[in-house]
Amino acid sequence: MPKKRVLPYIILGLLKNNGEMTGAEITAEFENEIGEFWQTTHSQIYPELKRMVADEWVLLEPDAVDKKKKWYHLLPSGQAALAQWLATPLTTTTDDEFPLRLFFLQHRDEPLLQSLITQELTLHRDKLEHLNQRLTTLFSNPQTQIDNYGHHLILKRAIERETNNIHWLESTLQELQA
Amino acid sequence: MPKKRVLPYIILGLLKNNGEMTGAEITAEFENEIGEFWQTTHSQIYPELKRMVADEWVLLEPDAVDKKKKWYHLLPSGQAALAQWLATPLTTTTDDEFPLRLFFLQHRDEPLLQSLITQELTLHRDKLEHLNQRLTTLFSNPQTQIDNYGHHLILKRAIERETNNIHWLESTLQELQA
DNA sequence: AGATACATGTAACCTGTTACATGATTAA
DNA sequence: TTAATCATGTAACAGGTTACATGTATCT
Repeated sequence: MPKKRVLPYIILGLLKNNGEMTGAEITAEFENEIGEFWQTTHSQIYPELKRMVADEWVLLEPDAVDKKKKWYHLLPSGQAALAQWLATPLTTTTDDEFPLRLFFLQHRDEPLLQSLITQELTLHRDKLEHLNQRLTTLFSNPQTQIDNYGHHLILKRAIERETNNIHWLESTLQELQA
Repeated sequence: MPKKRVLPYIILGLLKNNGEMTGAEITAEFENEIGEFWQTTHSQIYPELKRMVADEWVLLEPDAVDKKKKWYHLLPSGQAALAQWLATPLTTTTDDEFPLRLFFLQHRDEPLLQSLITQELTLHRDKLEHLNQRLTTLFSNPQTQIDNYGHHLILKRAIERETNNIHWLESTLQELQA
């Protein structure tokens, strides 16, 4: 699966939330909040910021007193890019984008919130169905379960995980609509 | 996090389970069983097999009739390498190795099975504790929950996921010891 | 003034993906 | 006997990690 670039959007999201930030501040975020579901280092962030300046997604403004600091501000086209990313439909191959996107939806009344969860719900329902199908395909014969004990375990685990996931998404969605 | 190389061990595991295989057969496995939790293509597999031949982990034997087919057999040092990999302690940074290793433990009475699950259990208990700590650190103030709705959601989700995971691991372990 | 830490930047490397390419076998 | 497919192999590329490097500010 071709890993989609999300780093620029994370940076955009951070800038939106915080107004203005330096590269070091952005880097620090990946050791705190965001670090839970996405990792990177300054070696990626600085070149990325450079690109984003070139694309006019962000504005660079040197610090007035500290010559080594550089402040980055969100520009309108950057804001637009972020909005577009958040509105892009989720696909199975972008599993780990879900928590990231949620992270940048700060308020309960964000219109995208409900649609995001609905999309994720569909994906996981499909996955669960697929897993159940594999279970019957591979392990309807009880002897196979014994001869491939580990494999059977993982499959059962995956099914339970998806079930739990779906349950949570459903109740969250319900709570959201209340 | 530096991604650990696991492809050679997957290949070793496949060869152990199936006796002898061609590169194409190995490739095919990544579209079926193994594809559920690990992806790759022939472009990685063929060079890897070459390396493994050089390391004397596997033996190459051309097909007697079909000149384009090449059969690979497990050699003792390959078997040893596989055993060593399976015995290596799990770490937090090797999350997705757990299902892979389970996959190659074919029988309920594999001595490594119980220790593997115990290790995974410890890791997830630690993670759950960490997540709970973050929850209190970040969201003890109710207003923060409202101002960072998405973030709060993910964190709650992660906690539920880990709780479910731990529960499954515990009951599996119990079933195993019965 | 010298040492340490801060903020930024770049280079080398490693892994995995996509695309390209070739000889052997099978099908039309 | 040409076309399509199979089995293997390599090259080009993209992403991210580690390591290296430089100027600035702070601390003692």
